[in-house]
Amino acid sequence: MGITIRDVAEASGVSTATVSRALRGLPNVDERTRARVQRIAGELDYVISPSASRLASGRTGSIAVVTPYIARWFFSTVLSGVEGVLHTADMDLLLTCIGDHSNSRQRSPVAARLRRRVDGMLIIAVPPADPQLQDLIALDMPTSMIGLTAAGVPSVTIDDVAAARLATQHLINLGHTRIGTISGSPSQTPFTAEFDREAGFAQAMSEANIQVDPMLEAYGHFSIEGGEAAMTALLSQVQPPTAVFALSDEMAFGALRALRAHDLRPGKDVSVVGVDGHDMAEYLGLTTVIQPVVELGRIAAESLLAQMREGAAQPESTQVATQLVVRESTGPVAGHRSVPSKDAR
Amino acid sequence: MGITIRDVAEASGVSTATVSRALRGLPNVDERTRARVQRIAGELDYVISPSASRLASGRTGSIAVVTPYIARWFFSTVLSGVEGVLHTADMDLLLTCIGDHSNSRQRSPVAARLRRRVDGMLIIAVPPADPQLQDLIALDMPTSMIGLTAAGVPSVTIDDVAAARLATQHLINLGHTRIGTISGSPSQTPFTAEFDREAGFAQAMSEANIQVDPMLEAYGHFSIEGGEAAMTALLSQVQPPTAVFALSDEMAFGALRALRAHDLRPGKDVSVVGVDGHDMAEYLGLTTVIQPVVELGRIAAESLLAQMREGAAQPESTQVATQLVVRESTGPVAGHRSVPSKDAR
DNA sequence: TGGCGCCGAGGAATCGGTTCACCCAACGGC
DNA sequence: GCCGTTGGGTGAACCGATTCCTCGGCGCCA
Repeated sequence: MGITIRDVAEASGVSTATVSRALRGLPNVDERTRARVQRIAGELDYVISPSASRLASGRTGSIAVVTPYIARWFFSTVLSGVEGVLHTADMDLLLTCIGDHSNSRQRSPVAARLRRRVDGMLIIAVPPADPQLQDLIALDMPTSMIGLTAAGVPSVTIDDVAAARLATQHLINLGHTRIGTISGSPSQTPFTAEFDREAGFAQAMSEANIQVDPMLEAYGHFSIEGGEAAMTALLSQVQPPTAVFALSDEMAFGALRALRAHDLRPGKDVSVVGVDGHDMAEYLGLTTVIQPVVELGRIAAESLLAQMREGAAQPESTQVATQLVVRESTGPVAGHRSVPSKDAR
Repeated sequence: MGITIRDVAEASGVSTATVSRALRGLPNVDERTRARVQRIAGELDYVISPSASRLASGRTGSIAVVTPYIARWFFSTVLSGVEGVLHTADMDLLLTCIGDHSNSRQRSPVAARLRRRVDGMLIIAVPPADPQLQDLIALDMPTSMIGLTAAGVPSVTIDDVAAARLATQHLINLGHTRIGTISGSPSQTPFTAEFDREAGFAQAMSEANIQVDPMLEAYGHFSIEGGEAAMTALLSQVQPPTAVFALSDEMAFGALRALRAHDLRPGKDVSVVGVDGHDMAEYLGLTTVIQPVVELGRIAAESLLAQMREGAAQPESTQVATQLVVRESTGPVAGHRSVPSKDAR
């Protein structure tokens, strides 16, 4: 039904081989011939058949993006960065959501679906313990990971340890010593970020010689509701914290709501700091450590494309800088003269 | 390099034709033969080559999702619904972002990229005036639209007129008569929803015999900041509104912030109602008309798949019900006895 | 018993590019 | 004037399925 390369070849009086080379910009074609072929292909409204091209060349021209969530802020934002790069590079973007969070029906294993179907993979923040992750890595194709690291696989991340230290030190500089944390969950399969942020918190505390009170640790399951419940629990302590470090902005949002419910003023009665740089953080006046999320996706996509070009080159990983943004949700502990200079860096 | 259907055929002592039929569950294969072929294919770790299959069959097994934004709440949420269905149906999901909002570099026209590449399209809320939309429709392949209608193309939408009426009537029932609106922008290319929501507002007002004051119309460009600016402008009027209908939740969020900045209490001093059912609306206590966004995506995807199965069947469009959810951001106008029964429907 | 229909299966022609191996003519150097 | 090189180009063998057509054999009905 469609126009084929043979039609173009006949119409331009050359062989299909020449048409193929002419249209793809390969050398060994006279520029006049190339121009003619291009013109005729345009006139005929010829569109190359991707299937045929893929079959013959062995390249698919597509990249799979594997992610545990689509609608969550971090993931969709990374995805938009990825899409921009792949679109510009004329690569197809195959979106695949991994994970059991789906419908009752068991999802088909993602790795099997990807074989022979894409030239490379971008994996966004899949929990390292996810059994599917091993299968994906075992596919052994060009891969780049975002917010997740694995031996031998290039990745783009922020320094979560440093980010958490930044946030914690900010609270410490404000004079807080009874600092609570809202982390994910002790049981659930965690993201890499979770480990590192906890570690960063612990580091900052120990550097400041502040004892971490295990009573001040609560679990927010990385959701707003979870964060709210965790904060509520912390407030019910005999000696509640004067400041709270939430491992994610969304949990921090929940914490803020819990404060409002208890008629406590964020930044005055209790300080709250998050990590992420969520869209709504500015709106809610949340002090947080921001990361360039779109950029994360962009860099990872570029790195993947480079990797595919160079062949088996350097599995180079990138760490992107973060930045503390101070807003109204944090303030000096009652009776403390703050030392803002130490944050300004 | 890989295992081909021929290897499987030889190993099982049948022809490639039989292997093909056996593996795809087609009839005319003895069940014992089928079992043997399946077993051997498994042992050989055989994976069908999609390119070859597509070339031979003419079907690509993939669906393009075309959207103007990826990271925005509505779009990513629809997308997640779509993904679930397509994943279950074993279809590849090709994600394509349309639109000039991208990098400086001009994006390649989307329609051209899709030809011969997918079996169907899902188009999410592209502004009807977008020039690319015509090209997409001209591709004349199975298509289903979400939050957008076009002649002859099946679509899934909410009744935006009704939704806006619902929101407006709620304010009217609470006794408000000086009701402001925050809509998109008079100049920019609008979404379909924008027209309809404005119309719904006007209907509700005229039914209640309330004069619409053109001074109480402000533009929020469908963003939080825009909504905030719009609300600020409304508050600076000589006689400010006692209630405001925002055409989207995000603009309503901005409005709430403007109220806080002016030390006005939402639901007490000024009522604010939105439309959308944004994730954060509950968190912020925003009264709004919610729509089942994931469901929108799911239905559209199912409808597209059905359309592709049945061939050129009925271009059937669906309208999904919405629901008013009353929260703290709306309340009776000062000195009014509310009539809540009229909302309960 | 002859014939019809159906089931299971095989042969081979596609599908539409890509690319390897080769070829020819022109050109430049010695 | 001869030979080697190079730029432009051709022919045809793939790539790996799908599917149409054909065919033998078996059961069933008349």
